[in-house]
Amino acid sequence: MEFKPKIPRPTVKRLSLYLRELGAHLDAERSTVSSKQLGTVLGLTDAQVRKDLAYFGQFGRAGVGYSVPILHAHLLKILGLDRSWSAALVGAGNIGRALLSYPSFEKEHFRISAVFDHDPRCIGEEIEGRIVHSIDDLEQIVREGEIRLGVVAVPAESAQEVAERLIEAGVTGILNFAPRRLDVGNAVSVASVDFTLALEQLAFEVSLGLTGTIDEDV
Amino acid sequence: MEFKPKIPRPTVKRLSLYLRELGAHLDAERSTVSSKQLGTVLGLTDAQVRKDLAYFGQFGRAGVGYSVPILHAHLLKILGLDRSWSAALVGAGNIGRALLSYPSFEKEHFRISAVFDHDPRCIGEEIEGRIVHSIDDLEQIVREGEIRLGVVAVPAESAQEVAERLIEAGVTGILNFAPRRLDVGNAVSVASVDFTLALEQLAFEVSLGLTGTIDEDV
DNA sequence: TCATGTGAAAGAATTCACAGCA
DNA sequence: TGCTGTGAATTCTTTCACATGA
Repeated sequence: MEFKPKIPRPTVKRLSLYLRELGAHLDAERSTVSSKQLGTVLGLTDAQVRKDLAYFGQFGRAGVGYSVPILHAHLLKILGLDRSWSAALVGAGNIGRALLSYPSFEKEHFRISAVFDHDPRCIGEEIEGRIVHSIDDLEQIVREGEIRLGVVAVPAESAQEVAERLIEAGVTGILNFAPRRLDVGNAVSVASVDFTLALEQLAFEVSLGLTGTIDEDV
Repeated sequence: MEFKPKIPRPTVKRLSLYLRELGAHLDAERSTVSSKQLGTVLGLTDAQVRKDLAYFGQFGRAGVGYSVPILHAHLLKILGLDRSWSAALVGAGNIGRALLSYPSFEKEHFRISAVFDHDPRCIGEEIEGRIVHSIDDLEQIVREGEIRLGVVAVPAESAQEVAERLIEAGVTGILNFAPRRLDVGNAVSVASVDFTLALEQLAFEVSLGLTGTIDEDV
């Protein structure tokens, strides 16, 4: 059994940032990087970087820093990205289509392996190499494909129902683009992407005339 | 001069949620709502809701709750949504197009009033009623239109440069869809929407087998 | 000297719990 | 009784500062 020192939510979010930055260092063939360097480019303190990484082990060498390839590999492992994830996309509207052609998906170990929509006009259509299936076939295809992630890109009104069907079919993680909270059991994780929320944060800050960077609330 | 009791970042994010929920109550013509009710539907405690609202004044009535229309109007004001915001969209790719047809934008007091792209193939094209301008005209159009918000929907490589040009043209708030940090002066606010970050959070949670809801950290 | 890892301290945010009002 | 507003207590995060190692 593994030791699980419960990781702070903010730390997990930063791990993705570290991974991304490490990727750039890897491409540039730099061999080591310090917490100071990582912190500077990401807008964090060096102590923060060290503390975050230390939750998962001792990856660094005093006086030297962290080995870029080693830390990169560790982060991939920690984030569960040392495998490929299949996802089912529900909703072939504009957001769905944008996701299908979003370049970093494939690169980042995610693959949308099935697309569903409710509108007969787009069922059967081919988008970016995938056929759009009827939502009636959701349960069967998700279950047979053993798909574990679902992407909800439907209007707010149908989001909860779609989430329930995905979960029923075996999905344990949902990426939600609908502007509402999904009520799911506690065996399922939800990450939400909400444009309007982000815009409103911006409106608040700008009208206050205050400053700073807001981070998208995953 | 107004008293500014510096609002916690998480509180501001929840204000948008309250506003959205209040909107639903308004449509349903309910006259009052309690912190308990708001909390339940949004997955928060009642104390949290009260504390958040109390930063801005005393809107409720003991024993009764909050007046839906009054609280709704206050939240609009607080978030700076009692006016209409013009935004300049840079990048007419898939994400840009999805935004242009995203229904809640107009509804939520935001208007994309100019679209720019760098690719000659789509300059001059009309999308959802807006002509795509050459990015060469960015400064002039943004400045003349007195546009205060910018939406960066270009690849990561060009995001920083686009941000700088928007700021130079007078923008003070940027909604960033590129997967990288934008380095801006402290007179400018940035809110980021990062799909891959959200997906990675999900991968982490699902592979840990743990549970819970992640909020898109704006 | 440079940089990690980590206890201790400080700072934020949340939750508790209750006085007070309708 | 039902519900707000708010100090106090608690819990969660970040920052500090330093011992240790290369």
